[in-house]
Amino acid sequence: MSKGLTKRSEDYSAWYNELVKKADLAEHSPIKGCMIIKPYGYSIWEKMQAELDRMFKATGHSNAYFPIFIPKSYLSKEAKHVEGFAKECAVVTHYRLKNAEDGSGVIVDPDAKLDEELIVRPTSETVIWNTYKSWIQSYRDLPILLNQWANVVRWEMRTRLFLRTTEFLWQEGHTAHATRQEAIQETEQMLDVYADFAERCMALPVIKGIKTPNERFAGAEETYCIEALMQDGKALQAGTSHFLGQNFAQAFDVKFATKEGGLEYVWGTSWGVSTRLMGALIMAHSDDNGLVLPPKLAPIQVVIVPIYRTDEELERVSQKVQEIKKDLEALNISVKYDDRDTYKPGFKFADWELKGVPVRLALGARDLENNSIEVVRRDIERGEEGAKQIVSIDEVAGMVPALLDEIQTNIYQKALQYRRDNITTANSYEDFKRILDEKGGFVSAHWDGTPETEDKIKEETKATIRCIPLGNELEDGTCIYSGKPSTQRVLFARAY
RNA sequence: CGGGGUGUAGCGUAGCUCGGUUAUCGCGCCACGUUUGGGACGUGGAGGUCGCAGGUUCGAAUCCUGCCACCCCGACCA
Repeated sequence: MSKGLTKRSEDYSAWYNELVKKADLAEHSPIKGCMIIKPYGYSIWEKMQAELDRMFKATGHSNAYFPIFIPKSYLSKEAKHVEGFAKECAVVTHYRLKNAEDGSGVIVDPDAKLDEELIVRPTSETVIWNTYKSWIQSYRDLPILLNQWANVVRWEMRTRLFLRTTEFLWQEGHTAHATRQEAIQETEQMLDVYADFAERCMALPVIKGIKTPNERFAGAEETYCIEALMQDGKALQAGTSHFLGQNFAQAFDVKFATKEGGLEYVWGTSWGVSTRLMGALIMAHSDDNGLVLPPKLAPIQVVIVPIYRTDEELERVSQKVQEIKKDLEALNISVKYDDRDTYKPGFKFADWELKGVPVRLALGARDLENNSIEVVRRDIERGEEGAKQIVSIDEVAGMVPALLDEIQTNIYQKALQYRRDNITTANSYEDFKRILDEKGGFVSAHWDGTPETEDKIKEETKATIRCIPLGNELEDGTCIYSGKPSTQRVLFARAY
């Protein structure tokens, strides 16, 4: 491992790529656009999964699993859906290989062509609604509240580790309801779940909003989203929740008998977050020394580094460390004792800093004499006031839970302050462009509500409407681009 | 798919214009010793189809042709 990261101020994108690799989160695979998620990175994802899964269950959902392959004909049943995804689908055409006649290796066996080609799922609405058709006959079969943890494939042209990969991991919730109202409530409820998760666990402040028709999910009637702001001033869509209306029910002919004896189409929702959240987590908090993880998602919350010269000293230090470790574990804190004798303390400090461990304890022979221990918090940058403190060994375990809470709160507050400072109001197209170029972040501006204006602005500035914030205040104004009347401001940004 | 760029050890690179013995350097790796409170040092060592395939030549990392891969910029996107 080479020393140091590119500084964020020098090249943000290089900083991100280096950090992902050096912190052992993920690396490129031999397949273009696909990634290998390494154990340390995957364990963060597992912590996200565990909490989200708990929250889904707490809101009445169950997990299920649907196939990775979707018959080609299914995808085309919902017109907008196929239009949205057709351009990025991987297709399975054959089911067998054979040795080439000329001995040059294996080739696709032309005799093994599939009658109907299969799509590798880019999302599962179609196969799931096809199934719901057989599961739903009566209002008594509703609602159906399912989630699945899965991988999906979207053949993107340009990829970046975690942020946009050809294959990615996610969860997709798919629910079916008897009424429009209930489906909308579900959509909004899951958006709240996502926002709560982002803010409480990831320490990532998000704006809840509604997408414009241009940015809406292919096949949805309304797309809700949570939008976050990264440290380079670009926005990132962190999660989406879709009100599908009756679109998929109509496409797959899913009807139910009402209590009153009528026959109606079922109302649907779908919602998802992906490994992209890893990208958000990295870009929201980390600094030039490496990853900064919120304690609630850190695979290792406390690392202990021993400092010693002789085996005898190591023995004495280790004994004390084991006691502290036991005390911390009794408080449900995950602790790593880094007693590798192949690295020096300085290296370990830098290494765990790079990996974002929230709290580091260092214990040496000198400490044993003074009954003291060094406590270092990762959320305050190395060398700055408050990053390091010396406390009594007897008190250290007891103070860690509060310290972890404080770190969690602190990084959330820092991110929140940054976002507050980077939502800027623009009242003219000139201001709008200047803010985007000089400052970045969200720009709050009036828009005439037409896709044409949105497209033009995107074309000229690369900024898109991230969302119309929920609970947005109505305010009369004029569109910054067309000068036509507008009733509210929307949030624009350049985005990932 | 358009425009630009790069392929040399695990990683980062020098050499290429103007062909010439054993392909340079740093990091990392291995061994031994000294070290250990912020990324240790010394000595020794291992590691290469110079992206691939042809061609020119006594001789190719270097020149020529073709191909491939990756990166950046655009069109597309969770």
